[in-house]
Amino acid sequence: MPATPPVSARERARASFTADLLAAARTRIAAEGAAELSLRAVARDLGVSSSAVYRYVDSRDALLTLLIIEAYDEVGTVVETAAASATAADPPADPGTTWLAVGRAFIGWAREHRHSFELVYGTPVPGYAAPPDTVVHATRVWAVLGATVAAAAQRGELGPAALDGVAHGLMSTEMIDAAVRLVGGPVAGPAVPRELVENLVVRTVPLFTTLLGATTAELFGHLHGMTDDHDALLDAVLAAAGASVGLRVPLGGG
Amino acid sequence: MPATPPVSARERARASFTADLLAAARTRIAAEGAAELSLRAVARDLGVSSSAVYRYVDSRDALLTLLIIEAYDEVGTVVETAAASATAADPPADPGTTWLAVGRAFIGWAREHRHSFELVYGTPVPGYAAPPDTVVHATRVWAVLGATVAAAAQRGELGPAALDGVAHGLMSTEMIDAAVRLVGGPVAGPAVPRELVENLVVRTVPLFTTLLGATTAELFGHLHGMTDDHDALLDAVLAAAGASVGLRVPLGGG
DNA sequence: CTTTAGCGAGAGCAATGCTCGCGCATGCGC
DNA sequence: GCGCATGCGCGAGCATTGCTCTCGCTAAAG
Repeated sequence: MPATPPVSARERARASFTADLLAAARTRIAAEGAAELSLRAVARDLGVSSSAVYRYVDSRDALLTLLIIEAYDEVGTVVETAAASATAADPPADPGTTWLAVGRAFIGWAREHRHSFELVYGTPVPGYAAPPDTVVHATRVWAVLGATVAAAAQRGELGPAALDGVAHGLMSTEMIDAAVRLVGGPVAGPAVPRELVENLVVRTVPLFTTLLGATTAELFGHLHGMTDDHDALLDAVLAAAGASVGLRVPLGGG
Repeated sequence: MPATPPVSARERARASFTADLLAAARTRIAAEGAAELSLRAVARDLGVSSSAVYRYVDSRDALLTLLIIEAYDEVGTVVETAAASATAADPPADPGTTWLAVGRAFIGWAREHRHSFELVYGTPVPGYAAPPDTVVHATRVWAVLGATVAAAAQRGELGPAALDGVAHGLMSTEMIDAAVRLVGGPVAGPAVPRELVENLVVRTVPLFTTLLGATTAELFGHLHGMTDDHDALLDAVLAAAGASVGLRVPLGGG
């Protein structure tokens, strides 16, 4: 049930081939990493000449960009699902537990899709700056983290944080606007004070950088030889970060 | 005053050329990034043929490894200096302030030497795992962080942390041994209980992952458009991390 | 039915990492 | 002081990459 009738046969063929192309590239990246991705190689995998690929994608970097967007959406879905099933549990998880679940899910995704993680959160590929089309997809993880902090605030469970003193006037107005839109949701409930929203936004930053830093350290070997139980160590890092922004993260005894 | 007499002229020439080679590679990396480093290009810069370079270095990756070690030592020196001048100030900085200074120095180094940061903390280059020769140099940053936490403990200024409950039995014995050696120092003072040392080691982990995550986020554009004052936001992240492991970080009115 | 637009293939260009064989010169052992 | 061996630099060459261009063919559009 396509929105527009089966369009032309050509367009269908084109879409189909593009999908195959992306799939092949994804496979090669999973096997060898983004830096090794060779357009000629995926062309060979597909049984077409290398020049034919250029009918469907502008350049190697453009192909990478497509895959970056895919990866952002993938991890976005993973953390959204983790957060959703935490809050949908019976009894619903408190925000601290949700944060822990989200963090574990993020790290788990990165472990399973190392090269996708590298693609989006690792060293940017040589020449290009992240195209603007990617930022929308990148925000999904941020949104989940922000929602968790906001939920804690709403339940009155948010403790004080070391950053409270400097949070005011820190974020750009655009950022706060975006956050207000998220918190307010589609319905216009009682207005949430901007200062509170800003404070919540600032609190999500350490959560994000912790996710990024912990996962990078884990995957890139900076924790090598330090422990036999990486999961437990990462849990400790997550717990510390959660506590630092006022979440109560239950560790150990469960 | 060489330790061994001027050795042979050949050896001196070899050492000299190797130094030139590294310098040229360093320059090119600073200009274009590690991924773009071309052996042929540095050969051209040096006015020799590309094949001549292979007399001095096994491969492109081996050259990268040499530069990785240099970069580790560079950042190690930077953070050591920052910590030293903080504690040497009058009055000496408390551990929380030292941590802030160390964090700022780390981020500052990364900003000034973006490509060096990418080299050591970014996505590992394609095929190879970090050669064991690099780990010794990598520990210097860890040592500074650990010493800061240890100093706070010694002064009785270390607050409780969310990870206290799970810290025991977390780290490998080798890791704790290494830390004991560091804390004990060259002289054999009163024995520090291993459990305390382990707790201190676990506390340095969030500090390191915060450094890594905050710097990665900053340099790789994940904080884009969120604030106009990146320094202040990063300070907030550092403060949160410090507080989460029991350091008192004075921010704002400081 | 004719024209036009899309598409695939192959050759080709400028690079890359790395190997190999050739000569030259330097320095060590005799 | 001399001769051989070793170190060294060079150029050619191979396989690979991203990307461009031209040539036909085929299928859609008018």
